[in-house]
Amino acid sequence: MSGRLQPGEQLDVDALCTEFACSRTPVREALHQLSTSGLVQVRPKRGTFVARLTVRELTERFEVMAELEGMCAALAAARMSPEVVERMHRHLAACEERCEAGDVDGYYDANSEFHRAIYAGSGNAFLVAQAESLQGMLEVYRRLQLRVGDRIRRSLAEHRAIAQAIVDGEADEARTRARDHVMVQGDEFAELVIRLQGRVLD
Amino acid sequence: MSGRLQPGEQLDVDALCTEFACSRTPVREALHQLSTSGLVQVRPKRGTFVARLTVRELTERFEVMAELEGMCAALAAARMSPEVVERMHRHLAACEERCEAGDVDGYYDANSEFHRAIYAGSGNAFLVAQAESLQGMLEVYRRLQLRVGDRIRRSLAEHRAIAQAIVDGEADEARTRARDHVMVQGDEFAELVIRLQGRVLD
DNA sequence: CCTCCTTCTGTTGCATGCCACAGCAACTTC
DNA sequence: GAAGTTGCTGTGGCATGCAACAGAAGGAGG
Repeated sequence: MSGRLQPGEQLDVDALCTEFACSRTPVREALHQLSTSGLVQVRPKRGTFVARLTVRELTERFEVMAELEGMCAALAAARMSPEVVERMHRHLAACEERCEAGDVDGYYDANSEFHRAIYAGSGNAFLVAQAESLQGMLEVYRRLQLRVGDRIRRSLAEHRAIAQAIVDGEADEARTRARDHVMVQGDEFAELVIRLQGRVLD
Repeated sequence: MSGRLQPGEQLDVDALCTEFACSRTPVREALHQLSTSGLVQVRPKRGTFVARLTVRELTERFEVMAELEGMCAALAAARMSPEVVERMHRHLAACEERCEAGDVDGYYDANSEFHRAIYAGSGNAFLVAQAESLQGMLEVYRRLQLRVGDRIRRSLAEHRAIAQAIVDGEADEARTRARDHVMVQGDEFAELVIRLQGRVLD
């Protein structure tokens, strides 16, 4: 999730045992859990690798993420509580500050917190868990995406619109804006990947 | 998932070791996986139990399930393929047949296949996996729900409407109908539970 | 230079034993 | 009879060894 390991990189079990000072059992278990959450991929009899998603897999996940975020935003608008609004506005302000400062990584962290505030606003603990799990899977890619052109500035504008819709209690509006906000990231990211590689992976 | 074990029942690790003729390690791992998929709950230092969801937890899951099914239906309508339509109609016919025969369990199985056809119709493999995983968690409850009043007959009518909207390529209509179809089950189920217990769990 | 076969190595899955810890119950004490 | 204490037991987490298996690499033969 921090990006320290490259997608596709193989994870050496013994090295991990040494690094975390434990035996193979807990490492094995951890890798298994990471594989169900999608952060690593196990290629049977070949080893465990940092997940490298194809453009298609990535797009599919962004499509679901967009829907979940849209749902969170809609529910947050409908069930809005003062605490949630305060938390959301606080992180939105942090986003604006980091954007002004041109601090991409800082922006992403603030952005993350803003999104999490909206998840929490849904009042649905299961939905929150699902959204955060998927978010963990996409974090590396969403972070990368911010470095393209003036994406940060547009991202911020979209955040303001989403927050406004939630505060206004406009559920449908909030849903649409949150959904589009994520889908744009997904689409633009796919384009970025294709341009970088000069070809479509899938 | 078959209902053989009662919700809340404790799972005896040693008994499972005997039943499946293996040692504690694979049993332990299996229970761990089941716990992440939500079918069992681990109460630390007290043991592993068949998941017993509170009304709130159940409602939350139905809320997400409704959204995912709505999304599947909308995508299926937009990306409709002849194979998907054929598969959907085939299972819809099976539903009608089982409904006529008054075969509740048979109806549920056909119903399940109908829903899975719609998941597949979304063309989004990740979404399909998510939907089927959540469906596995709710299956016991959805099955129970069919035994209430004339729920089967109304369920069938809703299926017809969903299928029609998909065939017509009406994405929004399909989404709304699929979503409502699931939410009704969730709401009615919650009511059922409350009536049965005479009180609200949470 | 290519192909097939053999060997080797790393991954996987599992068995088993150990230890720490928390829940539970029985027992003691007041 | 109530509250605190102590010991037991089951759970949970981990170390370690073993065996099966498949991929990979290297060598032999064409």
